[in-house]
Amino acid sequence: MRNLSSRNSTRSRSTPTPCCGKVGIKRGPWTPEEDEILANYIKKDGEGRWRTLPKRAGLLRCGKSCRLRWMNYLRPSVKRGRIAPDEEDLILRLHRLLGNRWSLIAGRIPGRTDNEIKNYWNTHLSKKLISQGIDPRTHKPLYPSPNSSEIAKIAPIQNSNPNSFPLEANGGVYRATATRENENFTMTNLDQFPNQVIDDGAKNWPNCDGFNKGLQSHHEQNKEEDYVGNENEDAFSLFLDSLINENVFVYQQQQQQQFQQPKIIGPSGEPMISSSQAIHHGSISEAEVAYSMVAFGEKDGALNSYDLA
DNA sequence: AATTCAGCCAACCGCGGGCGA
DNA sequence: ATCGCCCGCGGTTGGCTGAAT
Repeated sequence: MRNLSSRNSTRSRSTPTPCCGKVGIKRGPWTPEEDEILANYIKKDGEGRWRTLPKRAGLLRCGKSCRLRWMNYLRPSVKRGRIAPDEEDLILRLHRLLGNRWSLIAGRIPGRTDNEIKNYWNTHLSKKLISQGIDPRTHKPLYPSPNSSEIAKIAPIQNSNPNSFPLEANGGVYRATATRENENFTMTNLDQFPNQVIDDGAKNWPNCDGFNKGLQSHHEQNKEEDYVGNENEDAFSLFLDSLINENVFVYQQQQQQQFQQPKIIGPSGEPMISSSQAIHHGSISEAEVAYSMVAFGEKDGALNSYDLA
């Protein structure tokens, strides 16, 4: 890995920004000396309070720049070197599930940063998929056969789980039909999210922030070595692992006992289950759970009342 | 040897959410 | 309820490097 810190060029942008445009704030590649100062300071005082860190550490950098340098380069846990084939496979699977949620994807690949994965995707994987005739955004064929697009408008998406309910074709747009009756809301009423395609890449999903934040929480907590996961985080972690491994069966087995004996009763007396349990039951597919989590900011393991009919 | 070009990737940027005052 | 600060995210930029011409 070449050391870009040794670059002696500097960037110049015409429009200063609030944090990095101040006079006297250094920009561009980091020097080994700056790296040492930053690393030593964080070793001593820990991460966080990025805004004031440069002043405290004696660096002529903005807080953002310090954070980025630490997160992407200086952190001891950052793994350098080429992306291994198994890591590449993992990135592909996670991207198929999560879309351009680089921080989420990075959270599942030890030692890799979101920036590194993003760069690797843009420079390698997207091109690789395109060369294979696959749309890197949707993971679907770039040039489907003439008939297939018409069929797709009519036929529901085929879920991996044969018991899963079909997604509705509504004007060519597939919509999940999971219900959350305990919140007087059904996902079929998606007027607030028009023209959303279920598996059209998470990038285009509406109201993604809840999803981001919920999963971000998982991501952040996983960084802590002494983190003791709660049930929701464990369930979501297992859920993702099962998708990653394309072995939902293992995950389902782990959930089976809990599902067979629902212990939580909702406000209307209905049994409440987690999204993953709904997957197991067959009343909802993985894609639908992902959509549900996006639409409601739900982490898997949160208890909901899915339509078990 | 000089130049051009494409690949790579660290760093920058704008934006939005969380949170406390 | 509102505002401002801080942080983290995804998208983008642009300079270095090495291969090709």
